[in-house]
Parts: sequence; C-alpha cells; structure tokens
Amino acid sequence: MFDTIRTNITRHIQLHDDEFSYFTSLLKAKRLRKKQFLLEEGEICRFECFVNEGCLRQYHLGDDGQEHIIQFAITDWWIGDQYSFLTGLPSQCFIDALEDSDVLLLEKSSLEQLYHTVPKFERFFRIAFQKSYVALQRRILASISQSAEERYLEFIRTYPEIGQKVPQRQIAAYLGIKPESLSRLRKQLPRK
Amino acid sequence: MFDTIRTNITRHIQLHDDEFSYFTSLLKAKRLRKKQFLLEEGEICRFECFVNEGCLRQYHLGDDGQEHIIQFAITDWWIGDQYSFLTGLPSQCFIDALEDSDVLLLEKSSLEQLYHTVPKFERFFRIAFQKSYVALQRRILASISQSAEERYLEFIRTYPEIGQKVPQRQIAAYLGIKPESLSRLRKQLPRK
DNA sequence: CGTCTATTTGAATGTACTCAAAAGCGGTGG
DNA sequence: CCACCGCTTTTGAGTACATTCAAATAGACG
Repeated sequence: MFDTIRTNITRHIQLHDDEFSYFTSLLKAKRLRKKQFLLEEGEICRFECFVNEGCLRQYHLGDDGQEHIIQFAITDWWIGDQYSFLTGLPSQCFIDALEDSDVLLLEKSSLEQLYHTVPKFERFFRIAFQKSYVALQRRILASISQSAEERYLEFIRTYPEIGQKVPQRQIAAYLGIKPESLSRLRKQLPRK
Repeated sequence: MFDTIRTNITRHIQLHDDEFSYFTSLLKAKRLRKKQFLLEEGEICRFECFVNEGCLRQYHLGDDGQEHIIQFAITDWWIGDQYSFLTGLPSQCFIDALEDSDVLLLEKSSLEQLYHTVPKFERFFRIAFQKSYVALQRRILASISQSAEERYLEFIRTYPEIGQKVPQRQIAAYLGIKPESLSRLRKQLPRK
C-alpha cells in the first residue's frame, strides 16, 4: 500500500521507519471511480494527493466550456491545486479521475504537523516543487518555441505511459490545440 | 543594501537578527551592466540570484537563433536556472541583464550550509517555489487557452512594471509570438 | 550627424480553427 | 450475439490568426 510513496519520498530524503510510519498515519486512502471528482471549482483544496494507481487530471473549464488540462498525474505522481492549497481561496479548476484510481491524501493540517514533527519533509517538498517548477518551465518553453507537432512528439516521448492510456482529445486539451488538429497532425507524421 | 531581501524573506518566515546577518554573510553582491551575462549556455548554474535593482531575463536560444524568454526578474525577484542548479548539468539557457542591475548571489554550497544552520530557509524556499510553481501554471493555462492578444493584456495587467521597462520585442519573446505580430496586435487594441 | 536597433507596415503564406458530417469504438440492453 | 447509443476520432471546406520576408520609419546612443 505504501511502497510506492515510500520510494517516492526516499528519492529525495532519508527516512527512519518510525518517521515513515508517522507519515503514513497521516495519510487517508481514497478510491476514485472513473470521472469522479477529487476537487471541484469553487471548493477549497485542503490536501496534497499522491497517486498510487490510476490516472487523474487537473483542468480548467473556460467560459466557452472548453477544458484545458493543467496537468496529468499517474502512478507515483503528486497532484493538487497549489493555488487554492496555498492561498486558502476557492479553486478555479477541477481534478478528476480519467480511470479508476487509488490515491493517498495528505490534509493541509496534517502536513503542517508533519513539517513540525519531521522537518525533513519541508526539504522533501522543497525539492519536489523545485523539480516540478523545472518541468513547468520546460513546458512553457515548448509552448512558446515549438509547433503543435513538435510539442506533441515531445509529450509522447517524455510521458509515453500517459500517451498510452489517455484519450487523444485529453492530450489535445493538454497541448492547447483542438482534437481535430491533433488528429490531422498525427496523420501527417508518418510521411516525415 | 539588504532591506529588500529581508522584506522578501520575512514575507514567508520569521528571522532573528543573527540569523539574518548569518544569511547576508553568505551573499555576494554583484553589479551587472546592461547586456552582461550572469549565466551562459553550457555553464553550470551554481547560485540563486536575488535582484536588488534592475531587470534580468532568462532565455533559451533556439537552433534558428530565436530567443525565447523563460522569465523576467525585476527588483525583489529571484532568478536562476533551477534545472542546472538542481542537476549539476550544464545550463541550456542564458541569463543576462536588460539594464544595469544590482544582484545578490547565493552560492549552492552556501545555501546547503544555510539549510543546515537555519532550517527555516528550507521552508522559505519551499514556499517560494510553491508560489512560483503556481505562477507558472497560470502562464501555461494562459498559453493553452488564450489568444496572443489576451495573453498580452494579461501580461501587462499582471506585471505592469515589466511592461513599462522592457522593449516590446522582449515581451513578444516571452509571449511566444513575433515582434511584428505584437506590433499589429497592439495597433488593433484601441478599437476594442 | 550617422549607425544600430526597435518598431511598424505590407503582401503572401502557413498553421490551426470553426462548423459540419461521417466513421470508428466501446459499452449496454434486448 | 447483435443492435443501438454515446462518445471519440477522422475528414472536408472555408476562415482567422500569426508567420515570413521585405522594406520603411522611428528612436536611442555615441
């Protein structure tokens, strides 16, 4: 149950067994069915979420009804609305499951406890956010410097597992293009 | 000299005078002339940089010679190449000054010392990166959901000081459009 | 004043979009 | 097992927006 998250954490910090079991005592397991929401617009996000198994997405719903995917999260990834989590303000986006999923939730109050009791976790999340920050910078660079085709190829090269399991229209919503455009673009690829 | 950075840090954590003076003892002041490089592609980024005064940019140089701006940094902002800083690998981008600037450098080795001596700084940078992460998510959402015109308006609304001091072509390089397109787009604005 | 760079403008091109419709695919119920 | 439904993907035709290339204008700096 906690093997994946233990590996995830010890990638950045060392933990004693008692520290880890204290950590796991703060977690709440949750099972999500496909299409079930973990967070809805207007709610306050009071947790960080670790994906044990499955696939989630965080997306913004435009006035025109368009969904724009901010991030995917599969096994071994963290997800959450950092904006709402940090500010305590209502979320402006949704998080839901693209398939049946198994997640572990860490409540904000528990996390503050954790920071206090095991300060190493402050380091863990510092490094985790620093790495996520780098990943977002890459995505921004891609979006301002590359064509839709290049961005698509980079995406499936960087995240092949996601490219496998996620429907095309979701990938289009992540790349910032229309599903029709992604379809056409893919048709052109073999010739090149 | 250190007033700005003190305010910056105490926005997230409380510091005693001795902690702060220890912190400042680790900083190296540096003066940059316009167009001077703080970091060049291929170098390893071994510092975090705080801007006391002036304006810097981090940009990527494409194979076609195009500059793509990853971030601006003005007074009271931090900048650095987190990718190179974290991994120890050569940087893939440049950081230079858009005007004469005054910066404070915190070397990686000093920072590790600092984390060890005053663990609160781990918390400071954790929060700082978390907030930066949120800002980048907003930028990504803008780039996948908005038109060039909307992105430009949001940019000058969000960062009016930068919009003031930075030449138009630099803003275009940040938005991911050509200078000609930004010029045309601006011409259209008054009619709306 | 002259040079260098930034900005603007024009005309032609290309890429992604809209709207609409057809084809494909998966799941459900008869 | 098959027929049907809903949703995704594909295809087509016309349109909108940003790009390219080129040239003119405007500004900044020495």
